[in-house]
Amino acid sequence: MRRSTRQPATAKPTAVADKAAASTTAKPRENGNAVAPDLGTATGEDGERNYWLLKAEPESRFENGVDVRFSIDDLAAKTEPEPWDAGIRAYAARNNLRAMKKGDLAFFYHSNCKEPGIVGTMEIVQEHSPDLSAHDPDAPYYDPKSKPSDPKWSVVHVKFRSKFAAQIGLKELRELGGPGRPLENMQMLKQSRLSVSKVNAAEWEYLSGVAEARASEK
DNA sequence: GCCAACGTTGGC
DNA sequence: GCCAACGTTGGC
Repeated sequence: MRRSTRQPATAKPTAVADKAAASTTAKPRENGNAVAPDLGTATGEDGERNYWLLKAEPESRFENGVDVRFSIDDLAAKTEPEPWDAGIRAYAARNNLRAMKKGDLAFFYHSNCKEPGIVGTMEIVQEHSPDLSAHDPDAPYYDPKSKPSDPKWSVVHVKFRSKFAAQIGLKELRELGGPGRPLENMQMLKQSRLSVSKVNAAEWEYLSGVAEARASEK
């Protein structure tokens, strides 16, 4: 996935709002997500919380003349809710974005880099709104097919929550994803090209435990 | 920089 | 609406 910091943090949902939003958000929440562990702050009105995994590239790469590099440290330095993501241009990823609720938590994954892996966590602080950067010819992920009257793409706003003492690398994730293992059904391992994927509550808790254990080893 | 996997597009 | 061709992702 790609992201850009170019979209102003002040971007707001407009009255136009995503037309498909109603249908995507109307779908039932994941049944697999039982009671959320007490790991965050606000939860949605229904008391449930969903979990996600979002990819960004921590190393420089130019898209339409713009460096799309964005790491967990870049997010940690932000003082305002950060729009994520000006670069999601695949429907499966977008639909996951649109299903996110305020208070949901997400892993931050470093992709397309020397040491890919999960490096920390963030919280969804504002639900989806149209990705207006898609209409900007100078934006890294300009999409001439998206019309301002009917925006195709979406962003959510996130805030930094934590950076792991040591990342959980892709190699380890794959080992944990073997038959009968804790991450056997993890979406990011099954659909490795998806830049926004679902994480179920058991996977979230398991990986949070791995991250904690890693911190105490240090 | 190679290329496998897989999502998207467009001809029919 | 099938599916071959094409484009992109992202690990290596």
